[in-house]
Amino acid sequence: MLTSRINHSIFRSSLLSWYKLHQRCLPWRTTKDPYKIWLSEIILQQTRVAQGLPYYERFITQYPSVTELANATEQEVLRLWQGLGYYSRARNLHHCAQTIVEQYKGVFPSNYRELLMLKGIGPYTAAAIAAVAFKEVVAAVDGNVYRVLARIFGLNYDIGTLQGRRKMHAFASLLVDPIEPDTYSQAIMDFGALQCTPVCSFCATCIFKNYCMAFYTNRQKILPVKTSKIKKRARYFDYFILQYKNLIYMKKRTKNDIWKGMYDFYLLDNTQRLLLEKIQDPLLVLAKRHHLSITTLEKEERHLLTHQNLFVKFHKIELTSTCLEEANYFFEQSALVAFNWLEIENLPKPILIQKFLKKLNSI
DNA sequence: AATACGGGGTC
DNA sequence: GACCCAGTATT
Repeated sequence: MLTSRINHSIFRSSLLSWYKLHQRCLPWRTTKDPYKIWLSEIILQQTRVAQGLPYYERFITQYPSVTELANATEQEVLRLWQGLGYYSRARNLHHCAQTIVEQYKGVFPSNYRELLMLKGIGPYTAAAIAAVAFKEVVAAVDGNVYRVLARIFGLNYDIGTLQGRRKMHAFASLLVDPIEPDTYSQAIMDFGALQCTPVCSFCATCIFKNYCMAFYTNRQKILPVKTSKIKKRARYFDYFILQYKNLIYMKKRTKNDIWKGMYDFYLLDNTQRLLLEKIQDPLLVLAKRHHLSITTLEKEERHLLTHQNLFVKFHKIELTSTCLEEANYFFEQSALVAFNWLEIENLPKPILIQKFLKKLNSI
């Protein structure tokens, strides 16, 4: 591997100088409160700053300290997280807050090793909190860092593999500034976010232009190396909006599937698009017996996730009072619960459902 | 060692 | 359409 000969201390000092001029002003940067730093790190996992920022503000307003967060219900936390995705982060955030309050008397552990043991805190986040809040000399290695190091130092380790990430991490650890690990970790991430961006457009103005191996060999586009292919599966959803007067039946998703902990409607989930007439289902039997009409709303809609393409149809069924008397067993079996509009607004819902309800309400 | 987990932005 | 984003937990 052809690697850069820029030495470590020059890299550090150049990076820190760059940071002093170009750093982003972010609300979790003006504090050493581990709660705020932790919250920001969880929110920003696989999430852009621009998307996470308003959520951070809302969380800090709603839950100024870990105590308030721990005292909230999981449902409230999920509702505030709604729209941000990867909802296990919110569930783990809440769980972790309760651990901090119950087992650590509300005081965050102050080192990498202990932070790593907490729910939702992995190697990156533990290092980030330890470095930023407690000045521990550890490398917080995220997607930005992989990219910056791979390019400047010409590292072609495959970050799609565990081995490659390990090599990268070992390299990153050697670079951490022993005096200012806090500033350093933020500097290298800002550098990745602002200067050494995925689609590298700013090489012309880069302070490392004369040292960067990727620039020297014109490999900005292929570094970092990442050989991972995600498999996508298709799912065909038929959602049924069961309505009785001003009530709508919804259910909490409890399985280890997408949107765990969030609410949606009665769902038929198939691997291909089936006609409703061909589907055997208790709800459809019930509807037929009571001559309830099923109104299919609009066209099939697609909702794209990282590992799944969802093809979704919404159907509406207006329930009658006679039907309702017979349907109790069905509702129980399906864990369906009736909510009014105000209650629904306060339920955590996948963005697909939230958008649909907004349309339904405006009709 | 792979795979699943969201939603939005960008080219 | 493909890739990426201050990754982690699970299998």
